[in-house]
Amino acid sequence: MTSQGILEAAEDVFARQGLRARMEDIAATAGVSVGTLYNYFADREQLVAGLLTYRHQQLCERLDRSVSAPVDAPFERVLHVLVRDLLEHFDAHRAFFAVLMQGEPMESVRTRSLCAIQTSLDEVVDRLDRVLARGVSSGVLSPTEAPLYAAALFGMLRATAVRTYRTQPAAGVATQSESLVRLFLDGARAPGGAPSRIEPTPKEPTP
Amino acid sequence: MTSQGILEAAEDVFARQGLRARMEDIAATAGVSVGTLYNYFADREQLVAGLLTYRHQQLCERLDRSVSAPVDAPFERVLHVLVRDLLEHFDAHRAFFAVLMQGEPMESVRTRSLCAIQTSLDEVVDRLDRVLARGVSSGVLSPTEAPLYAAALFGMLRATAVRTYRTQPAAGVATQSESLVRLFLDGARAPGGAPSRIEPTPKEPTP
Amino acid sequence: MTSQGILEAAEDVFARQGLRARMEDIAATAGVSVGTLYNYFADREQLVAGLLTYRHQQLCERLDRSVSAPVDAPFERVLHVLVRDLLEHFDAHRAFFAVLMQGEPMESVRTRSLCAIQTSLDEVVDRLDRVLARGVSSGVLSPTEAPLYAAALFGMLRATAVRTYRTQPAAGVATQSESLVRLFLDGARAPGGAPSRIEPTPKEPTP
Amino acid sequence: MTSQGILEAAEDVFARQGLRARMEDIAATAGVSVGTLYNYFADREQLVAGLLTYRHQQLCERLDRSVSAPVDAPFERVLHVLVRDLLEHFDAHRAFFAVLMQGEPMESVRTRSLCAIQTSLDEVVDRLDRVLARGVSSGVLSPTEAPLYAAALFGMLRATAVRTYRTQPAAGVATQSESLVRLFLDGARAPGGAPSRIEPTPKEPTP
DNA sequence: TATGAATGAGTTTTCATTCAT
DNA sequence: GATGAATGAAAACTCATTCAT
Repeated sequence: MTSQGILEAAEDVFARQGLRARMEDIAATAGVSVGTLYNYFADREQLVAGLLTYRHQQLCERLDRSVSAPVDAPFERVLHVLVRDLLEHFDAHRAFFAVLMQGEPMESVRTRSLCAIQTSLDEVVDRLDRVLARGVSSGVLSPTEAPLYAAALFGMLRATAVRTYRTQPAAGVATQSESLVRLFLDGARAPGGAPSRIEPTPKEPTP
Repeated sequence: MTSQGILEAAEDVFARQGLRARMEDIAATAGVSVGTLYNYFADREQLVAGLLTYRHQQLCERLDRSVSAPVDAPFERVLHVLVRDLLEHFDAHRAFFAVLMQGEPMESVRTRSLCAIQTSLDEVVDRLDRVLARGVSSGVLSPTEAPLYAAALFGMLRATAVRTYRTQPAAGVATQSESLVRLFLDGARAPGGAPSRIEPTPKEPTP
Repeated sequence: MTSQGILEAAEDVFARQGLRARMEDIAATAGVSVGTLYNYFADREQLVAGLLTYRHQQLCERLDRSVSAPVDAPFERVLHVLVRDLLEHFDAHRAFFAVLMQGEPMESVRTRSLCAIQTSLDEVVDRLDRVLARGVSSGVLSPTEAPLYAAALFGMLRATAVRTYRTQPAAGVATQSESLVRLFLDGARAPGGAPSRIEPTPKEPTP
Repeated sequence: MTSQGILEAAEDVFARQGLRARMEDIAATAGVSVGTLYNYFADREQLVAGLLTYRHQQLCERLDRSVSAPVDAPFERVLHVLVRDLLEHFDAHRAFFAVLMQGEPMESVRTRSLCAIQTSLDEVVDRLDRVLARGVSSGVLSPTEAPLYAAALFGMLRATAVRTYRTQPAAGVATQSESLVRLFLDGARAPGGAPSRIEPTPKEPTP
């Protein structure tokens, strides 16, 4: 469908030129005329919003599939799959992902459509949150810092993905997935979960 | 100095309207005329770059002071201070920070000045990296995933700061600092460092 | 015939949106596709011209029928019928009539087709003129201001119709017809025609 | 002031090209750049509205001055002056007046500003109405058709002015003023006012 | 014959930048 | 230095018209 072709082209151009890319460039990339752009999207605002929604739905559908499939799968397995889904999505849309992930301010009228970005991010973090809550209730994760888990894990994934994108464009997603989950889990894991702990938190003398 | 007043105004406007904000709006917020803007900055490009440099220097100076002050301080203490510095800086410039942190694409001609953002982020991550390297060489941190540490920790801080900014605007920085360092350390800490580990990494059967 | 359906739709849309209405809106109102519009009218210009011609012919045929029917009818009766014809036509096409009556400028290239409007108006005024000339030659009307009569009467009818359209949408046409003819006749009537005059025109001392 | 210069230019261009004239043409005629147009008027809509308001105020101020000046002047004199004011205003803005007078439909969003036209016309007719009411209360005008007077007189003036504009561009306003007032007055004049009447209205047998 | 998606020239609108005061 | 009206190149957007189906 042309509408989808336009969105793919838009992502490509936005990724290369930023969200200010000219409508004409998007049209050219999509292989259509400017007029056609406006047949599908009322204005630039709608086009951006359309792209965000499109990508966001793809990701959420994928995450939901991964999470719900084996309902009784062990928490760690689900987490691994989820993280790989995220990293692979980031990887597939590396360049545009930078924009999607940016968390631009939304107060402004002209960037009103960018609220969609926050909503999108929030929904993804919420999905993480739901899975991590399972981990807490199943006793695998310590309940102590539970509210931080989702955002922190998401931040780790995102930052690592961005950095990798710039430093070693060809890095494998699977490897990273392993490392990041380990990094996260071994910190969040409950004392009695599996590994035993001695000195839980270093006392930092705040002045 | 007017120059600084302009930069502060620019941050304010950018935070509210995004980097596309009009020069006139910046001038109005700074309480000067557009002409004055151009007396201090050759063009919009220079103004943006000036702001980034300004904020970036403030942060780096602070980080450097924290890191270098007690040269022989124990690694964990230095890390704690560094993390608090970062969170406090994020907090002070919450809104604009979103833009600074965004990692917009830089290939574009018109966003050439935005390269400064990446450079800025990279320098901060590099400082984290240097401190964390100390942790590795002093035996506190496991060398296994060492290359990931800086980016992952930075990602955790950033994501948590953004989320907190939106969900609980009045949250204390100190508390978070504590939690995040613990979350990071207990995962990254070397097996023999302090807590002992049993099952290092779950084998995930990739299909 | 579709052609006529299109013209009726066009009148409707022009009446609501002005002559700048989009072809697509006309097509939608007519219940056909834009393509079909172009099967019947070479371009927008022809469509507008077609509508004007259509309505104008209807009016002129009606006027001619009224005027010529009883060739030897007394002048006043003919005038009454004529006026009622006009008011009823105005009434039937109230909204579009505003556009038809507007007398838009015609010098412009893009409004070339609007010349048709003036031509149309002129033809109607000419018909009035011919009937009023009969009144003059038959001695019922004073020859003094004869050249003004047609335009002035037409102006009275038009203005009153428009105003009534806005102020009392349900007003009866017949009543108005009576009143306007009386207002016109008693002023234009020759001194010896019927009512006698004393002070013909007040001397106004121009500075 | 530039703002006024723009309005004068706009009137000129609108008169020649219609309300769809390109902003660039208006700018060129005003001797400024397009940008300057937008410094004074937010968009085309505002420019049109601004011009209408501007001209309308000029006319109303003039009419008010004429009407109120000699408070106890005889009705007929006041009427004469008023009519001459109107015809002279029409004459001064002959071409654009066609647009001002047109009474375009106002339902449409895009012509929303044109409501101003109707308001403008209404205010002028209202002023006529107030003066004519004086004529009725002073016994000079017959009360019978009083509600029609203002609109009818205005219609006469307008139609005659337009027609004269096209047929004899150089016609004198003063002469017409005389004729039209006589045409109107001798019809509207009260039976006892001055001239006596015999046959008031011919009975027209409606079918 | 009807359709309606695609077209792109034509306009409107924006806004960084200049410069006379 | 500061000012802010003027500028005009660049971009956004519109819509009459075409033409393959």
